[in-house]
Amino acid sequence: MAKIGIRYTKPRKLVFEALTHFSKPTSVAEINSYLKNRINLTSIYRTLDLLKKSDLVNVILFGEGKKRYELKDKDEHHHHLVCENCGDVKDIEMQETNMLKNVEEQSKFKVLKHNLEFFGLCQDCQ
Amino acid sequence: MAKIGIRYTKPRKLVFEALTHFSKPTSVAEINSYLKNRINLTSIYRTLDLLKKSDLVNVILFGEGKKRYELKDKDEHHHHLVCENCGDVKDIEMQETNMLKNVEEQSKFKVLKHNLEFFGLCQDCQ
DNA sequence: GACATATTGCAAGTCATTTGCAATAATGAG
DNA sequence: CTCATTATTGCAAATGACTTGCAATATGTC
Ligand SMILES: [Mn+2]
Ligand SMILES: [Mn+2]
Ligand SMILES: [Zn+2]
Ligand SMILES: [Zn+2]
Repeated sequence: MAKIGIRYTKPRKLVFEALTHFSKPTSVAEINSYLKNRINLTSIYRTLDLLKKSDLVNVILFGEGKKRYELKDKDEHHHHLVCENCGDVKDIEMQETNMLKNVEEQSKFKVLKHNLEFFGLCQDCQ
Repeated sequence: MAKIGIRYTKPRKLVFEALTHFSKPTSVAEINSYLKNRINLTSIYRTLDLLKKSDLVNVILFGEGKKRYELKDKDEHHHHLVCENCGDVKDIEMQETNMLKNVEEQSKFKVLKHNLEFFGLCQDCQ
């Protein structure tokens, strides 16, 4: 964390630990209850903003009316599949350069980013 | 509106009119200010919920922390491109059956729906 | 036109997130 | 190591999007 020029504090250690623990898109409320009031809710928000600005987390939206955060460690850019029955989340990687090229040609926009999330039923819940 | 078995009331007329007027994904606040307090905010929310249940509008999420609604009139299923500079929104249709099939094979999920929105710069803003 | 009840407006409530500010703690100069 | 500087925290209050309870009102029906 030193490398991004900020202080290595208890809240930052803890939020990082929580995100590592969950290792999937996690809400602020989940992080907070995992940390059992060891740090303030506001600090969780502020730390997540910082991690986002430092490009260490992805912000994921499943349309629940709240944000989810995921550590940007291992993989490359990817998307998710959410089981609407059990809530399980699975990472999914796909080849999307062709799609992006088509979109740019069709729209004349310069595409900078995109959100793509899938919803359905996992193998067990089908 | 009679065909969906509900009363044809002033708020419903007006929300429908507002959505027609904007003809792009529109927020509740936008609808409200367009209608200039001719109906209550709560009624806008309730009418939009009803239109959604009746499958007459799409709910669109651009990750701004609020929902946008779009009349489901003309086209088929489509996605959007949002200009991060001027806010312009363009509809985009694409062939996605292959992508969906790949996702299902790869994940073993049964895919029921998905969110896909693009962000970038429109032709003018590039 | 009158009735039954679907629908509305308003006030209050909820939930996620943000902000102001005084108290506290992480660094690093000495 | 000690202390000062100032980044960071906790707490309380504010905000914004939406939801809910309920009494007042309007719609479709007979
Ligand atoms: Mn992931
Ligand atoms: Mn559209
Ligand atoms: Zn499942
Ligand atoms: Zn533009």
